[in-house]
Amino acid sequence: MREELLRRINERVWHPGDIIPGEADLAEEFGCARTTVNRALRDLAESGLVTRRRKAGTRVAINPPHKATLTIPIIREEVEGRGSIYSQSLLKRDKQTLPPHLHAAFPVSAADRLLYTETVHFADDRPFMFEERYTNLEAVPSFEAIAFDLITPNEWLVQNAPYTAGDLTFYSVNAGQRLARLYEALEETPLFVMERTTFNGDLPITHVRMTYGPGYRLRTRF
Amino acid sequence: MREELLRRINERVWHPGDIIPGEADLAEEFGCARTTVNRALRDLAESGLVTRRRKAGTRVAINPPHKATLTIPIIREEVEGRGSIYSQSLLKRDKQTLPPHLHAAFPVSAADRLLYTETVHFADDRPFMFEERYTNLEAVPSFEAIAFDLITPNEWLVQNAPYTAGDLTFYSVNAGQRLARLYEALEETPLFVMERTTFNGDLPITHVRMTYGPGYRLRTRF
DNA sequence: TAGTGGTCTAGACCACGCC
DNA sequence: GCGTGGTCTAGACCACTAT
Repeated sequence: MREELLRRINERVWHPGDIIPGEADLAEEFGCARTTVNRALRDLAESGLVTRRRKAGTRVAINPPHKATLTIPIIREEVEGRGSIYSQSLLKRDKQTLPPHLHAAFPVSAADRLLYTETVHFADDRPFMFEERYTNLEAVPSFEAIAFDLITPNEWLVQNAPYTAGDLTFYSVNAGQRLARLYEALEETPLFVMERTTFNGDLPITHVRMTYGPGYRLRTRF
Repeated sequence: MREELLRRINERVWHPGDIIPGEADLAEEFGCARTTVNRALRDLAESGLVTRRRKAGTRVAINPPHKATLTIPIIREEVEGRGSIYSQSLLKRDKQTLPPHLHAAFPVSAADRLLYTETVHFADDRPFMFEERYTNLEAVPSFEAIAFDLITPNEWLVQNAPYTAGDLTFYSVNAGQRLARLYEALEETPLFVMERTTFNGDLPITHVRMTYGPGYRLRTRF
């Protein structure tokens, strides 16, 4: 059913931009229940191949957007998934105010108490990723009392601080003095950065910048 | 219904790792049909909050993976979405064999004919992205006859070469001599790279490396 | 083998939004 | 207004897999 619909789209039986028959018609044609057609079309809409509007009907997408689902792994699992031994080291931990350049990305009020943590993550004792994190203690009070020798800030938060929304940004930086030393690389080495901010409703939970070691690639299939 | 299930997960009525009641039980408790429960739980599973296995039941995910849906825009739309004027320039177009370093990423047989295209994409006449593309003419014969003055290789392919699967990679590079000149930046400038390979079944369609200008950030919400 | 989720049917009511 | 998709019900059979 869903496969036949897919075939008609891919083999251009229905062209991009075309309106396709309504659910009731398709159900009759395929000799199945409308619920089944609805499910199939809803799935196709979710993957972006068709767009649906009440009363206007279902259309084959003109530019099927390249949608890809990124699964951001827990660092430990990412490292262990490569067959390496994971370890981590907490470099710094103190209360700080939010640096001005993060005001837009992490909208905590000035009065909020923030815990800043700096962690290096290792794969087989070689630095793999450098993490700088601001966590909103107003949102997660018990975070302050956690010792991060057994569990990482990331894992603790994932398991204890539910979020409802978030924001991901990827970009590129030079290593700079400090990270060059950490990764034993040149200061000009290009590094891959992922920034994540999570919210519970409107409440900012945590903002983290993860700067990966030289040569890191983020991959996904679609 | 789905919201109540979400609440129980977020507010730790059900803890991570817990097994939650079966669909039949929940349907009875909520006084609704099992289909409805199934739909809600299926959605939660898709977003990664619960994991489901036949006979084993449904469990609250221990480490709810950060899943994010990346929508890779058409370049023209990305540029115009920023309020800039889009233009492009085809720098190069010839038949080439696949460079060795791409053999793994783009598995065409040596005999296959490839068209190589090099395009610069501009926003308000300033270089925005540099695109290097290998396209498998065995898979898309008519690609060879297209003039890319009105439509970009990317847009033509999206509209005319259906794909069923693909592969996305993100990483970071230094500009190097050539791109430094293009972007009027230093050679050490870190640039953001996105590589995409698409397939129709097992048939490789196209491989493209997109190197964005300095300061580019890829963003998504979840 | 038995219990669980996966999927289907046939029918219904409703909300949205073109016309 | 009315046609469309969105969602629900009550019931059924099936596929997988833990035990």
